[in-house]
Amino acid sequence: MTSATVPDRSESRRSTAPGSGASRRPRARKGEGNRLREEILQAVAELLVEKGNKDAVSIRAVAKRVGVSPPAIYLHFADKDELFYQCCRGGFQELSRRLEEAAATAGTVLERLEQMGRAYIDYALERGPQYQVLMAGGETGEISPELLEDDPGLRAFAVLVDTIGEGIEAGEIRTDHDPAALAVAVWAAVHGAVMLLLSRRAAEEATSPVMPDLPPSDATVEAVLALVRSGVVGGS
Amino acid sequence: MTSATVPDRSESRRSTAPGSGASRRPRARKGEGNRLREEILQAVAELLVEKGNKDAVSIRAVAKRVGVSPPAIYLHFADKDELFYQCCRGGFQELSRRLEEAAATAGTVLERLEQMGRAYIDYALERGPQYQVLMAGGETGEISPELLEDDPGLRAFAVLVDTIGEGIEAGEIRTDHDPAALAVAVWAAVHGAVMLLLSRRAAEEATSPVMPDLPPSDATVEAVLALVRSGVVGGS
DNA sequence: GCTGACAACTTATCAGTGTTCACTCATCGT
DNA sequence: ACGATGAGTGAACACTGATAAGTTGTCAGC
Repeated sequence: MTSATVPDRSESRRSTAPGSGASRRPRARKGEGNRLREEILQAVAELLVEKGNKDAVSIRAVAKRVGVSPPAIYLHFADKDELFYQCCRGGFQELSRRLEEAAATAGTVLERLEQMGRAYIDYALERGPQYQVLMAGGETGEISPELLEDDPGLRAFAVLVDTIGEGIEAGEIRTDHDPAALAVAVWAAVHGAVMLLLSRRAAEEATSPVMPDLPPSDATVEAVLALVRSGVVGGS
Repeated sequence: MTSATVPDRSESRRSTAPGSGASRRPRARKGEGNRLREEILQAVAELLVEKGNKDAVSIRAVAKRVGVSPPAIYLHFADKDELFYQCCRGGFQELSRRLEEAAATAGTVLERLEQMGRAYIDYALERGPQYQVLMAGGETGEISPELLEDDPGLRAFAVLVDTIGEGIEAGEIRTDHDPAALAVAVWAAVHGAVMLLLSRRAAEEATSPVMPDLPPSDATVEAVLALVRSGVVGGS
């Protein structure tokens, strides 16, 4: 091959992917190798939303959308796990920001906690697939430690612990549990709600009546927040 | 491969799996085809525990362990999803049983709820990978509806809703939320705790310090149960 | 303008995956 | 003894993530 192909830039290099994918992307200039990196992350984010599942997004599909060959991706990311982690991590800095913002509002500690809970749930439901990738169990364990060192999720968790500690000092929150343990409990409740709601959404999109008799999302969210609110106060 | 190896029939009746796997399983008698089905499910359960992750267990590995060729599995299960679902579903009937048992003990509704919560968490942590497979988001949505109709998880959820309704009638539980919504909230809290603890365990097994400053599992479990206990009572 | 070095890729390929089709073989009722 | 049938096998397909080696465009220095 490459036999008689005159390097006619103007039109011989038409769509490498006729159907849907992008045509061949022009090569980056010498210092601008990192631009491809950003385009890859963008494509991953799009495909993740479209397919809804990390495993349904192949490296090849990403490469095709960007208009590049699959190995080019490995010039910027060590493997698929790191690629997806980086993609979702970027989005999660926004969540961390929103949580810190909610934690810094005026009002009682309980009110601030509720704001944080709402912000968390809203954001996680908004970016469902990304959220699931970042929280996806053991797979996160494969990421190199220095990447996780400044994980936005951990920063956000620290804010939660601090807020709860503040509430304990202010006498708004029960004192029979460690602030960190209470923070994990709160996180677990909110996280669990998000996971269940995302599961349900996925099931509905598959037109399969998996969870038949559940209340609507809003009622679930309100119930979880009410549970947390009363739960952190204690004094049954 | 493609090394043009002569198919040496002369001693071809050697063990197909020399290293670790089982050797070739003797063929079942004519009416006993279902015995293979049970052996497959057993092998899947074992491999799931060993590998810790559904995606790390291949059909070929299952077949090798059973001592059978990969296509034989498709005589008993439609695809990989159904195979794993059936495997985990079997284990989950035990959970459902334990929950119903806990719901039927003597004591106040709150005490019974706590027993149920403990039984749920214990069981989920005991069979971590199975639990995750069954709860694994959108993938469950691909299972045929009639399978899910008598999902043990749904039966268990109904028990939870009933118990909470009972508590509302007895005046032990807050009345400002729907019993089903409250049940989802309780479920979410416990489910979230399990997921976080399983994530942490997986991270530790990978010798990667993912979640550095978290309290130990016991404290987390107690905090979540306390949160739920106070949370369902309400009256902050 | 030329040239060599190097960044930015591509082509070809590997090993492994879920899954299917066509086929064999042992067992059973007759 | 024999044909039907249940219980499986072998080879192959269309994918996947990943790698090694080659190519090509671009830039600095002469």
